[in-house]
Amino acid sequence: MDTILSSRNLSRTRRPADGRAAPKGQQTKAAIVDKALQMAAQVGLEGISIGALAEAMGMSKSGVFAHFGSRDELQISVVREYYARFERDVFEPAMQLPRGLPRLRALFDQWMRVTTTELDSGCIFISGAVEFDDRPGPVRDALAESVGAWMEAMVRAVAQAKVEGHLQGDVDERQVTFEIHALILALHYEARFMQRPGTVERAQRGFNNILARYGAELPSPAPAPARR
Amino acid sequence: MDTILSSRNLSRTRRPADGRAAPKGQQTKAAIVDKALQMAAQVGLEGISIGALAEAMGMSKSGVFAHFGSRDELQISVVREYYARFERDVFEPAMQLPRGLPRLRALFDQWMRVTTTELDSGCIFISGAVEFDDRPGPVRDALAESVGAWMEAMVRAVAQAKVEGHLQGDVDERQVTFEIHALILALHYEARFMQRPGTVERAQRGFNNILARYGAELPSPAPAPARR
DNA sequence: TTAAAAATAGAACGACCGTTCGTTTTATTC
DNA sequence: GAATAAAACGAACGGTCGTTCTATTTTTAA
Repeated sequence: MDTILSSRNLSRTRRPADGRAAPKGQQTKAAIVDKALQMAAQVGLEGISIGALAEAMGMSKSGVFAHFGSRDELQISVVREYYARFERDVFEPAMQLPRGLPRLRALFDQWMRVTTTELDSGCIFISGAVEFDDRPGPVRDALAESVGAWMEAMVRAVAQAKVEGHLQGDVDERQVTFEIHALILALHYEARFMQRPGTVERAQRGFNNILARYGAELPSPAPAPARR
Repeated sequence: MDTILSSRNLSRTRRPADGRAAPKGQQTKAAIVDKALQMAAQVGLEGISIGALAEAMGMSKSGVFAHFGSRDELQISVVREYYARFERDVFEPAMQLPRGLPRLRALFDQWMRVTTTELDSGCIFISGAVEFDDRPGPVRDALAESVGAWMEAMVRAVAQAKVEGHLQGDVDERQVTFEIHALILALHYEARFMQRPGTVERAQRGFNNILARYGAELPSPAPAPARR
């Protein structure tokens, strides 16, 4: 279980371990968010219910509730936690690699991995977008902010690949990001809903096709006029 | 109002107008499904509630309920109706055009139009996939069946474009369909959730890029399938 | 016009929802 | 260990959900 949704390092949320241990309240709060994230990955953000969450935690509804003050705040906590793990499991590892294509490819691979971890776990950036696309409010705002930040990171990675000479100099990095995002969404749709096997390979081929189209000229049979 | 979700020709569902008019029950049932479809387009299939639907119809909950016998059956009716309109508004018009690229492009354009009609109306094939990807049952089955049928139609259209010599002879039509579907999903995501303007053009350019990659290399005076 | 059939209304059900509140149990601090 | 603060409980609230039942109205067919 090394998915983005796996447990581990729960005791964060505040107090990064100065002298003493984290207060009890923040520990259990982190544990609640962790469990809520697991649930949300299966039934969506809107599918989370405080009652079910309390039962799963072995505590009372009001006990869970008190940590957040409202359901909105609980959902927002889940979104932020998901983003933090996304950053940790997708973004940061890729930053260890050299700029340009190696890093971009790693970002895509990790993103795919997070989106389809074998059986469980849907991506709440995807399910949340559908659940909240017609429902304004603080949860939607938190979601859009997280997604936006991640998309900007992708745009930067594509722009760097251009600077490194791995992509054609005149490509629109937002267009490339759009097409990469599209592949992730299709992967999520076909693997998770349609349950079609071999979808990861489909997405991988799609990524290669984007490179074949936008990449600086390669030894391959140039299908498109990669001029330069 | 010429969206796929517009009203019109309600009085279908049975009895295609032989001698006498459709029985009252089937008329109102069709009207209920129509209203439910409108609701589902905004709040999703799972967002439909019989109470709210009854109020919108100006009738009692039990009166609405009696037409379906269960909420599942109501949702299934909505899915089938959506598919019927999809067929009528996307598929059939495109069939009037010549096989190959013209037809394929029309399918894509109509599909885009249906997915993003200005303000309202999300695609329930997309929202439904997220809502039911982890929830087995008859509604999911109906949804998967409809989506599957539509996807097969797209695969056939791509295969025809190959036969017509508009696409390279060795392309995998399912791969091309996957990538086209991906663009639609990204369009839905960015236009509807992120509310980004100019997304239709993004998807259109993505489509052109697919053609640039998979299209048959054309004789010098290219009829320009992908001109920007 | 009348009798049978279909459609709708209305009230009630058990279940679950998020939330509030007063109490009691735990942690923390001196 | 006592005083204080934080955390968790348990019951209850008003609400909505899908569904069931019986009664009433409306449509249909003879």
